[in-house]
Amino acid sequence: MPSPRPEVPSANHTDRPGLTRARIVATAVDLIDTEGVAALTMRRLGARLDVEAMSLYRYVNGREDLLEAVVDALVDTIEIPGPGQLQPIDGWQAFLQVLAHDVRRLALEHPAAFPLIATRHPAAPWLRPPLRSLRVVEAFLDGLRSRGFNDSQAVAAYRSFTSFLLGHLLLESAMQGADMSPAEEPLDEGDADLPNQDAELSLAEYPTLTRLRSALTEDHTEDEFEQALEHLLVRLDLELSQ
Amino acid sequence: MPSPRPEVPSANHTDRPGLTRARIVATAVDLIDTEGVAALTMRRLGARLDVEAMSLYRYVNGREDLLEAVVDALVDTIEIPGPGQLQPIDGWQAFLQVLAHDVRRLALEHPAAFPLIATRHPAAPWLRPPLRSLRVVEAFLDGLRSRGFNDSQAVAAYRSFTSFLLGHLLLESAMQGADMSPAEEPLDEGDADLPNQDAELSLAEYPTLTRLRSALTEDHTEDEFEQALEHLLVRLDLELSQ
DNA sequence: CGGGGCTCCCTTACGTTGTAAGTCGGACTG
DNA sequence: CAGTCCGACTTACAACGTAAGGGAGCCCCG
Repeated sequence: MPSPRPEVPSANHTDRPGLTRARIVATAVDLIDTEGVAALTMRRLGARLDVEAMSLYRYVNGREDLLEAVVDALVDTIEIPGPGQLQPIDGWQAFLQVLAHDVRRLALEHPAAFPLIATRHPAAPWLRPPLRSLRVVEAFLDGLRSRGFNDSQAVAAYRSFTSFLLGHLLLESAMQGADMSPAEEPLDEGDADLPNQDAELSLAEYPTLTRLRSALTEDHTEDEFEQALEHLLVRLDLELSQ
Repeated sequence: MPSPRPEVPSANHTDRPGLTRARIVATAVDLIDTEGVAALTMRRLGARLDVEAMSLYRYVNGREDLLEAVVDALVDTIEIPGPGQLQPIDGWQAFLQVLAHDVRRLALEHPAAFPLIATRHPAAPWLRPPLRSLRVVEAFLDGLRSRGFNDSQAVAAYRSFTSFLLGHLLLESAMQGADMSPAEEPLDEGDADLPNQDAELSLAEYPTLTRLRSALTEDHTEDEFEQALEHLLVRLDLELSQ
């Protein structure tokens, strides 16, 4: 039987750093961040690592597994507020505030990858994006439990919190990488004889929309996030005290 | 120059219904609903329509355009509450309640397609999923305006409402089609000598998780939706009156 | 010291995908 | 009846994911 994977291949005989699952995943994240998910191809990823596509299969169980690993790696960067970040006085509100902002950081640092985190089916049905790792959920529940929540309150908070994060951050990350993803060239006008319905023209039939267009374009995502988070905390507080 | 597309090809000389953009899109929706987005292939879609894949390109500008059309078609099924569905007495709260439930219907009727609605970049940056059509947004804003909202209140409500819907419905639709999507065969155990980390085993290090596992598995999505919606309405009411 | 076995990567190959380009029969228009 | 054009088919190609096997270097054990 094979030994359980040496885990330390010592020094590689060549100059290249040597492939690792971690290195592959990290490069994949980079590729997604810079060129979008569609550009994440086994061959292209191999090229970035100076390696043939097939070599990746020694460390990764196919493309699906790679995407899963990418999601897991990103979710694992979420830091659960420990005693270091929080004053002992601070309660669960501060705990959730800090956590929410760290997940937001994740979403804004990787806007192209966040849809992946949001939509890939987690391993267990009760793992809800974007808090979809055993470690994070355990720490979340423990964090609330140790700050006064009972079991069912903690579970309910997990559900509300994930819904909140998902809705806000998915929209925010979509705005972030709005034009990055298609990566299309300017598309030089083409034939001008067919009047392709431009955004401007089709707006004509929607007076309210035209009037509020500039208001709709304004970006208040940060304020909205803070406000909605604040309201969620208030709401949880209400449910706590009844 | 070509006439601007007859739009009515009259009777087709063959027995087949004849291709139409609408028919293509409808079949694509069906295919996604039954076999998942990954199964939506130009060739497979063509096969369902008894047509070669390339024939679709007369009506559809490639796969991306098809997906866009699918999303648009689904979003267009959203009904904005009109005078028919609402008593004249009912205010904006009833308006939003009815609308929210109709979007929820859409999500639950097409769980496999909802991630598409949620994550594809809308045409305009201020169109937010899942309310991402000019018609729907116009009606939304008008609906609130005619029920007492001023411009900026209506816009703010649009943002809160979309975030709320997106977070809740994406999670709910993911639960809905949890095992439908992969569509994998039972995967007959394979070699038993390597102990692949089962969900059970890896849970060992997470005591809180194991304890709350059954609570986490329970499905309260409907109650949560209603409650969160109720709270959103309360929150909007607060912002209205200040 | 030498050979067997390993780890790690490469090579080749196959089926499937999206789609560019050209073909061609029938039906309508003049 | 000739011309035009619509609407599907045919062919073709590059890029994709991945199955299968090969071979170079290193290590361990005799």
